[in-house]
Amino acid sequence: MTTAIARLRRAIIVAMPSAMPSATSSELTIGEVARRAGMSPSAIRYYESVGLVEPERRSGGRRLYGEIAVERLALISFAKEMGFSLDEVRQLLAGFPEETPAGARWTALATSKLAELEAEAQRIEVMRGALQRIMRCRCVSVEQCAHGIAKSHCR
Amino acid sequence: MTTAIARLRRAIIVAMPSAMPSATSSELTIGEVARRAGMSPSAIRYYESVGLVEPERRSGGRRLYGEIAVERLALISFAKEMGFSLDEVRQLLAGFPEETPAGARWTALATSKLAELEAEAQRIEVMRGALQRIMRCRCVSVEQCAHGIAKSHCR
DNA sequence: GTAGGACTTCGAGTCGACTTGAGGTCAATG
DNA sequence: CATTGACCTCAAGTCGACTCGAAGTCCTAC
Repeated sequence: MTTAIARLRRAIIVAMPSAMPSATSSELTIGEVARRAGMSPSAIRYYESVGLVEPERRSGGRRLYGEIAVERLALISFAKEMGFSLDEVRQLLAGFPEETPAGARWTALATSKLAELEAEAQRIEVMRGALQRIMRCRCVSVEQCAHGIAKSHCR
Repeated sequence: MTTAIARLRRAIIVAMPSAMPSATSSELTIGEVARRAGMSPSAIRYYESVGLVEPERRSGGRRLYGEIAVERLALISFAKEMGFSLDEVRQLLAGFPEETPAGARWTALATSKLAELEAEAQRIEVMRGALQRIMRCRCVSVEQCAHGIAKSHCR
């Protein structure tokens, strides 16, 4: 994940005492960040309210973000695509000892998520089977069918 | 679905002018019906409020049900197990011309439900793949990982 | 200096399928 | 006749992830 050079660059940025507030490359408004991350400003404010992101600083009440916020939001939507809840994303971000590598965090969360998906997939298979069976129902009325279901699950 | 004899028996019951209110086999309280159908009384009241079931009659305010209600409730939970919403169950029960046979009703609803399940199953496969890939992440920090994801979806 | 647009906060609304709670009623039993 | 337990109605709460609306603030451009 990320080249050695990118990692180095990142380490430098992280190491910066987050100083030089106005000079730090680009400062983005919430609207701009939202556009880049492909979500709405209100969603970002919501994520902030549940402790997932924070603006770097504020100016006249307005939130101002750096690139890091955009990346974190990308992480959040990526995690959501994989089926993680915001609670689980918070786990990922802040639920481990500081030094825990990302891979270990992902593994911990993904393992139980994979189990959930497996269960869900099985449930889908069961539903599929039941749907295909019920389509061959020969009852003349739903009441009759209900009777059959009550007695023997309609076969 | 249901033997010819059962069908006949059913036809006779259905044909009964729903008279003889107290003599009609068993009259069940909501608690009794709930127990038999494996759901809570409040759920049954809720189903009534959305037009899915009705008591045969009332006595001193109390709802009294017949066997048919138990069967209808069994139908409802069966449909729910197959992934149908209460709205779809209502479709099944009342969204077709009276004479539409049960099989045709099920087929109409199940067809689109199967498509939904197919889509859901595919989504699960995608998620599974992504989860397995992210578990092999080598980033030392989540910030680094976020950077990778933002740039290239972390590989 | 004023219009417009993007931002701010806060509370409430949304969806589905119920559950929970308050306050009251009914029937059977001791 | 009092208690108990099951029932009644109606409104509100639950869960998650937001969105929406109102009322107000801030910056930029003309």
